[in-house]
Amino acid sequence: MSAEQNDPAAPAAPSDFIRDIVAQHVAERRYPQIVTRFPPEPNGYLHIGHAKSICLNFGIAREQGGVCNLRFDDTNPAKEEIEYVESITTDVRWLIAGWADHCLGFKPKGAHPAAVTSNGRPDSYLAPVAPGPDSEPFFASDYFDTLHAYAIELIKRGKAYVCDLTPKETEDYRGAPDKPGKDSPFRNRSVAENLDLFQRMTAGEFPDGARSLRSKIDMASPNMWLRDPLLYRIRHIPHYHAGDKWCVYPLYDYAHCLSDYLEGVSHSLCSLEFVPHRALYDWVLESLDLPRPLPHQYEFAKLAPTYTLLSKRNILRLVQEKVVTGWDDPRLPTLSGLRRRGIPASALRKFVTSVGVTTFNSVTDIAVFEHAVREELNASAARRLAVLKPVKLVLTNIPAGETVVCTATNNPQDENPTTRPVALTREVFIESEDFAEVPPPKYFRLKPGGEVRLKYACIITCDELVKDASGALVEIRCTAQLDTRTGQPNADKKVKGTIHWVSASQCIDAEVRLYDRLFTVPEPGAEEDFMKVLNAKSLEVVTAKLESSLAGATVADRFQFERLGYFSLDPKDSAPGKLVFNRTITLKDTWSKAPGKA
RNA sequence: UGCCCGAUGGUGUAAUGGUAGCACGAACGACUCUGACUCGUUCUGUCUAGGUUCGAGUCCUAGUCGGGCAGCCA
Repeated sequence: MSAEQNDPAAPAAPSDFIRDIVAQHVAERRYPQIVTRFPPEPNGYLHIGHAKSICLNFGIAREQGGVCNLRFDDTNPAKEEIEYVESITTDVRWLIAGWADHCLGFKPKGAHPAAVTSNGRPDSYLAPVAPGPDSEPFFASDYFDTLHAYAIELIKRGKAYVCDLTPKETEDYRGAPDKPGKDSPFRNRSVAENLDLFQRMTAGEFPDGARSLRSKIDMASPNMWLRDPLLYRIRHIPHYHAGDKWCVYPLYDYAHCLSDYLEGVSHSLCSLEFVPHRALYDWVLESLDLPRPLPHQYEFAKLAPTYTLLSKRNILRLVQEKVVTGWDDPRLPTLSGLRRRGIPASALRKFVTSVGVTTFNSVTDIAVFEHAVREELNASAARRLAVLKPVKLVLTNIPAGETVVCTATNNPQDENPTTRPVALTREVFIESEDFAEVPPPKYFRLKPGGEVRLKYACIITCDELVKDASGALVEIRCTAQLDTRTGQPNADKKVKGTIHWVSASQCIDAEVRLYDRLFTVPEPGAEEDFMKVLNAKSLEVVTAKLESSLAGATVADRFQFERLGYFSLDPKDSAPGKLVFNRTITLKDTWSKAPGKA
């Protein structure tokens, strides 16, 4: 039992098949410590799918008093860039902040594991440390020396050989899923020759693709990944992190399991497409005869929310073709986009945890995500009055220049809600949607001759409409029933509708960006071309009228604009004196879906 | 025509041989100075066929359907 489970105030720890396995291993004391890892390749931005993996790995570390290493799986110098390690580190730290920071495994800056000992743990077996000025994330590329030494050990054991087949020939020799492959003609080279050739590969004697280091397993295996998969390839390009020391680079299947081992990882969690690789993961570790306990790989299904596209390739296309403004566009499911949009990390965590961990490829209704966001924000966001699409309303019985001070509640969900003053004046703005000259059935809002309450102020009666020459509405003239204000004799008078408003003379302007889903179909990825199902109205920009207290808003603030939704300042485009708000999400709206509504 | 994995309401997930439950969603209703929140009611499910068993969502067999595997990507 973890401390968390003993704390009645903590939410019940989720359980799933992986956590069950981990719990069993903890009970058996199979590992000295539970160590997981989150191993992105720094070749793109993190998205909500990664959030599931992050929360699973850090969640387990957290529940078991272990650690989760952030490790960059950077074994392919052609694709990786420093820019991505920075964004990924930022995103991870944001997502786990206040929840699992204490589990984040970094390593001492510059630390590398020592060269292999043939049957023992490396001398500097890496123990994670807390993030700080003298620490940094883990990098698979820091293990290149060690990995290279292990490769030599594999050659000595007769389990790896240098192959001269071209990439095309290698493919042909591999056979097909239903056809066995053929042994490479270079498969039976002597250990001495393999050692010599591998040394010369490493020294840069051969061009890219001329030779490779291959495992010697079984070219007839029904598992394609066991048909002598490559361990090393030649690439004469520098590495963003390892520099220009190398021209041979290890492949994922070889590097990953050993990186896990070197870091003392106990449970290596990945997605379902790696199931066929598991046998290879084990083969490498066992072929080296490394001391137990060895890390093991477990696979789970990726997250696939409706109305969103998750693959890096597809998101890249949206960025390149300028459908969105960048990787951090608030409409994108990237962590940087979601953060910019105002989604709280806690809501994201709640969502990715609530979908569970299974081996079934499921599709998750985006409504589950939206529900998690609303639930979080409903509890924490300060309420404010804002009018997105204003129409002028004149309260004819309030003299110009007079201010009626009203009291508004900041958050009715608080145990002891605080209040703030808001100014009611002769001229106010109301939402154009809140007035209908010809109302649909069951319309509770303002209509000619009707009554409605101005939230926190008073009930008003609609007396008269003023239109311009073209017939367009210019202003609505009403009478304020001032004795229906809070504290006044008729405060308890009931009307069916309550609408939001702001004083026309005491409000501020702001740009407000209204986001909607990017696609019009639930599974854009299943479409022949997702560009054809783009939602043309995924972004609408309006100049809104806000209550003046919003002038002091900061990027960290989360607001509910009453009856509209949750909003926060755009961290990128807002500046002092220039407010730009993003709509994080609308309020749930059962009215707009009402049948019979015009 | 090979191998591996999977299948529980519209969606996601739980039940570890013993009452199919929870959440999202939807519908209706109550409440309401947010058509929000909250509360109440309702809705829909074990892929098929055999077998084992007192008893099967769970175990076995076969089938159906879906996913994955032939990068010198991760």
